Amino acid sequence: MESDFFDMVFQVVRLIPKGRVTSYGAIAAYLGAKSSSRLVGYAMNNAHAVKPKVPAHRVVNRNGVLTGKHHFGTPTRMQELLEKEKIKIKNDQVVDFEKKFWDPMTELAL
DNA sequence: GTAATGACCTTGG
DNA sequence: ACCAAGGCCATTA
Repeated sequence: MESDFFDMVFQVVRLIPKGRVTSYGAIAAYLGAKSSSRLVGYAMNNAHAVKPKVPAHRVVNRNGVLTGKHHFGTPTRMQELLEKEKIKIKNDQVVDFEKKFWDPMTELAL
């Protein structure tokens, strides 16, 4: 019953390589709905409700801040997962975010 | 059907 | 440079 937008977001997020992160705006822009950046975050709300599960922990805001870490059940779950991906987190913020940033538009180059 | 909310981003003061 | 407000689209109440 999920809208196509949700599915598209899940697809892109699932394509995020290990040890990489992206932003909601980037996904929204890739889908051609840069104005609907909020919907991307909203879609992540259902990320745990779809199959297979979507690595929403690899998705952060434009500042590289783990804004949705509170939605993982535990406020430290997202950071733990990111650290597992060799991604360093400093003050709820991704270190070298620009280097770890994975842009679907550039990588997938649709 | 109307109103409010949201894991955001952009622009104005 | 910093702080505040608006916009955008879908879901939920």
